[in-house]
Amino acid sequence: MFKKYYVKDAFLSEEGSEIELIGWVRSKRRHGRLIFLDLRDSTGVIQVAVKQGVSDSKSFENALEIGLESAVMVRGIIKKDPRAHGGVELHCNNLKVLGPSLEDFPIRKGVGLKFLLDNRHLHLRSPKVVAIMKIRSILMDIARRWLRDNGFIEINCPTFITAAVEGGATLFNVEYFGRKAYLTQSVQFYQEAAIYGLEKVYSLQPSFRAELSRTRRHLTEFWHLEVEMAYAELEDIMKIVEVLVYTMVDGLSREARDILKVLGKEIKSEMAEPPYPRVKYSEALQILNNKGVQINWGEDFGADEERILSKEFEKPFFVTNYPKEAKAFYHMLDPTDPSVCLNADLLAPKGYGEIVGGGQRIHDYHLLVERIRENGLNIEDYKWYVDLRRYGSIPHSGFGLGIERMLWWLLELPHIRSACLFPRTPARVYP
RNA sequence: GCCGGCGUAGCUCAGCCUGGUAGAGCAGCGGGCUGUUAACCCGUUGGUCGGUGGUUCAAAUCCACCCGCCGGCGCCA
Repeated sequence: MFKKYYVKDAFLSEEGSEIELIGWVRSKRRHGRLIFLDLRDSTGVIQVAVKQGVSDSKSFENALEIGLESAVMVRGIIKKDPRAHGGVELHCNNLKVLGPSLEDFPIRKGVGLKFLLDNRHLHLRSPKVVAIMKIRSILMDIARRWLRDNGFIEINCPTFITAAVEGGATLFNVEYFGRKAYLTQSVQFYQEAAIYGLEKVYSLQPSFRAELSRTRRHLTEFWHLEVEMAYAELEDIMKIVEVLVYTMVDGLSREARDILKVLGKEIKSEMAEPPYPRVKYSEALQILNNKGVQINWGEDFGADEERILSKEFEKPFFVTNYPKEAKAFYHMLDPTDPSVCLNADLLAPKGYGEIVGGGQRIHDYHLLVERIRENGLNIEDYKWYVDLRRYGSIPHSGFGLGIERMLWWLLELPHIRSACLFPRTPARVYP
């Protein structure tokens, strides 16, 4: 069974030409001896008119009996008709049922959120979900292309690990042949090892967080684009983030224009055009204090603070130089002010919050050991990581970007799980 | 983990405050319709009211505990 025409081809066909489409019946409207079918495939939806007397009697009977989401093959004539959505419809001569729906299709207009998530395996047929997944694919492709074109090597790192990156208790425990293992929450440490062979690396793979975060911007499993670069200092990595994020947004604005229409969205490259505003933690604190927010130096910004801050900007913006107490042990300290890190978070505007986190890493052996101790962590847990600083250690920097966070922001999705085919949240591991 | 909301027909919800043993729309089923777009019109089926215990002559309704889901916080991408 070779599929010669897709729905999108049908819209481009000459009026009067005969074509054969294969797809699924999205909806059906009966008018006695006239039946309208909306035929869906991966490229779009077209109205099919099945008229008694025009199509053969067996085909009309088939159209009468099939349930929604049945797979059918329809042969007919392309007609322009302003009454059909898109201005084109297929006048059916012959309709064959390839795979009938055995029961009524559960997804209908008006069903609720929980029902859709419980039936995600069926819901993903909807044109909107399809559009988001196509955009997601393009977004990842653009990022990979840019990184490859700029000399970065894609590496794949393990998912099973033995020690936390952050030192927190946010990892999923896994039984590993009688030993304790965890699911990775970042491949950063492995990338830091890899730069000594490959210098510029990136990974695009899932990260796992065992936090019971019940918010519209958290997943327990998300796709993490991580980049690590030898010799790079904070300034260098911020430039990379700026160009990469802009490239991704600009690429979508051009490559996904038609698909975005399905969602009623438009992405303009100007919304992410560099340079991005840069705010030091202490400056951000000043802005917040001026707005009447009670927050002391040293405290991390909460979601409320981030939201207030992000309303000050139209474009993504960096917040840098956090107090070392608010960040993980591996962050390089600012030589001009050792109370703060050489770190940079990129926050999306309009309250969408953090989409990138990164900065310069400690490359000095003694300083790293000291920082691990200061954080009350066990040096044994970070043995091989510390070992990297023993042999030809050099300054290096990196960052992580949340793919779903970025889609959530760019598509203004109501919840980050809409950016996933099968989202994983604290309450959901099925389907 | 903390705070708030919700759980009633296959689906979406009303009823709960003010206790008297359950209702609408959609879907389904039967019939009609040659221009619909969530088609429409007529008829019709469908429920251990999340669970357990308590108060009461009587509980979907009041009380307690538990479970599930949704959102906010903390945490982060």
